[in-house]
Amino acid sequence: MARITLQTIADRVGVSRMTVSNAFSRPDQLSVDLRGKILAAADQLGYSGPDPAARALARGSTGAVGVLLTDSLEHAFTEEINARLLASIAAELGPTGMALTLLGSSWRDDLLPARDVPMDGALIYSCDSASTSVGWLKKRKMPIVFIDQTPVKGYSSINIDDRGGARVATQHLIDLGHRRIAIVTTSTTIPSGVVVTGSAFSTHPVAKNRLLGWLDALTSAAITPQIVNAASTTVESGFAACGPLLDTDATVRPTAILCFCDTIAVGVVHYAEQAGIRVPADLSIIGFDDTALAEHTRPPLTTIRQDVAAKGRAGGIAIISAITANRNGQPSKARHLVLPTSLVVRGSTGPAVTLS
Amino acid sequence: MARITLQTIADRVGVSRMTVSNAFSRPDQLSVDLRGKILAAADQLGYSGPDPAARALARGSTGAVGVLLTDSLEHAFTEEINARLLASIAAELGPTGMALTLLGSSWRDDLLPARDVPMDGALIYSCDSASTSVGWLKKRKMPIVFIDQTPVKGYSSINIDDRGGARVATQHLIDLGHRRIAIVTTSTTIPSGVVVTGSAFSTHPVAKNRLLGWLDALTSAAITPQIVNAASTTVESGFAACGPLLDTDATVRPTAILCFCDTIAVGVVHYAEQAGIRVPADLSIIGFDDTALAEHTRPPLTTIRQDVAAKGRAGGIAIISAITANRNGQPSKARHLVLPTSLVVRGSTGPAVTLS
DNA sequence: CGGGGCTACTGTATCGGTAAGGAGCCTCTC
DNA sequence: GAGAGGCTCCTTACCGATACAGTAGCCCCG
Repeated sequence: MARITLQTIADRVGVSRMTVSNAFSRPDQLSVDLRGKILAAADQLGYSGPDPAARALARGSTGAVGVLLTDSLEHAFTEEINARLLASIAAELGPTGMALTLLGSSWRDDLLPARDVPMDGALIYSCDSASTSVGWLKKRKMPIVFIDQTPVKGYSSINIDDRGGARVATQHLIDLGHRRIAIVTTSTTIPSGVVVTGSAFSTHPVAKNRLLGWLDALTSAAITPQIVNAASTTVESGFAACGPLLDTDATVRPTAILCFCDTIAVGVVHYAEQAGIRVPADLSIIGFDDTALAEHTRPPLTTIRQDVAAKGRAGGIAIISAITANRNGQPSKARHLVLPTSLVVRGSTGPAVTLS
Repeated sequence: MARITLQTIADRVGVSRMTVSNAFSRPDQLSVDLRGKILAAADQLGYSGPDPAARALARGSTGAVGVLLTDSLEHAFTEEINARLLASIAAELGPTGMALTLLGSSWRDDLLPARDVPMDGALIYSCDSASTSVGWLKKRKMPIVFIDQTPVKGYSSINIDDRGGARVATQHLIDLGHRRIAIVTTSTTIPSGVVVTGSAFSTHPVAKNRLLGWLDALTSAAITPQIVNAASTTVESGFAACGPLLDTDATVRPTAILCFCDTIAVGVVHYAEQAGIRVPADLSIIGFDDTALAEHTRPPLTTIRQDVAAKGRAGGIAIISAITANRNGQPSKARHLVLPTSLVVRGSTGPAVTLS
């Protein structure tokens, strides 16, 4: 049985194919009677509705919005921050009836989602701006919104005030009297676990800006931090990374540690715990992001809050408006949004008690 | 500036359009030299690669797999069970380079994802089988795999042994000496909060099978349960729903409660706590699913474990093989998989102590 | 009775590619 | 030196729809 197309139905009813198309897509273009007859015939023939691929080609829109993610797709669901972001993007997209397509960066059988999957626009979230996928997406000249990435001219972007937040976190520690302050961050430029005194910049804007923020406040206070690199943003790598910092004499050991994110901070808390270092009496620890974890850790984590939901919402709104504008011919103007961050003081930070 | 297509490049280089197409899609079909020239010209003209929509139409495949979800997309991320399932589906899809498209059921501006978004196949997860979206998906004659749904002839399906698990949970309580056993489930057929003595079937297979399983064991033991309905599967609705059961005299009150899922169970635990009912001394509570929550609740929840990751993996494998088969012409044979469940005894259940 | 303005439908030209088979030419083999 | 066979590249024929610009018939009006 050959495939059923508009033409099949047109022949059956004895009208032109265009009229059948209109019956489905623009009901106001034909009489109710005829439309009824056409729909009935279609139904009877088992027609599955206008073919989405063909329609996408002819109309130039597919009804799907892509989200490009760093690495493997599963992290979209397993990491709280990502999940929360995507949830609020999804919530924003919901009412428009658009689907959300998760784009990985895998590459197999010459199938690269960012290049090969049809979509109307894309959000690029926390990706390497120099990656192949980002390159293709830009080449495709589709509406794009960057989230947590260095803003690119001509495209809207949503960021949070990472630098300011990091500054405030650091100032909090300084105000508590801390002078020996260390940093556990994550980056690609220095090997995991190495203690560096001085700065080490990551290519990733979030890591870079947080580091800049920490250093802003530290250098103002004439403090030179020790910096170690965690292999990833997991509790385990936080645990593993801070060893070199904490396995030292109490007279030298940092009295406070700034962490790239809450998960790493929790790892540091665990490490301190098993090393017999009391938090916050002996060691203050401060996280970043304010995930659910922060609140439930013992002691609850002092951290920098970012409004992930707002970020997602803003991203959703931005991409929708960009797509709409694009559809109507005119280029939407790029807007660069930076959302505020704020200090949340809980139980993991306290006054510095320096042994003399 | 007009859009750049294969033809633009073909004219520029002085070859046929087909040759340009081959340069991109089938490199073995032309000489290396010519291919180099074509690619260079394409690059110079700013060609963005073969248009995905056009390619999808011509080739009949898009590189995206859809997942149809019950209600709003955001629950895909916010509910742990869903997130875990999708994560493992995503992990399975990752290596194939296919994108994962989340399909909502929203309907706006005549845009219905299940009908209008191009994709190569779809997973249908925990949806109402009678819904419009499921209908369209089936009509489209694409490969489909059902997860947590009543198996449909001709399509592969993945389920867990809900009924068996529920039976085991119930037997556990009976073995502990409980006789006054109640159920907090969720369903669409009875109003929220009403206590029913007898059975009330939901249309949703999961809810239906769990209920059947509970009743299997209860009726064998000649126990008639009280059943209440929670409005949704949240802690709050679990809390709200069990009131009518627990605000009764200790001589009549159930000594054990079977819950539809862990979140509801946690709500019941909370309610008991604030009502001064000790768990498990006065009341045994048993959940379902074994989410992270179960382990961290105080007391930790006895529950029925299901292997969500395995479910996702199986779903991923099934849809990939169905798509591959479909692409190669032959219909894949439908397989129906039922994954086992198992009892995890923790601290929320204990021996029945009936006041006499 | 001629023409403006509707409504209802049709014809033609794309949309941007891919598949499959064919033709020209060069090399190899006996 | 002629046929076989392999490279390359081209021709033809879709894939399944939509956009836009008609055209025909009808009603209404002066």
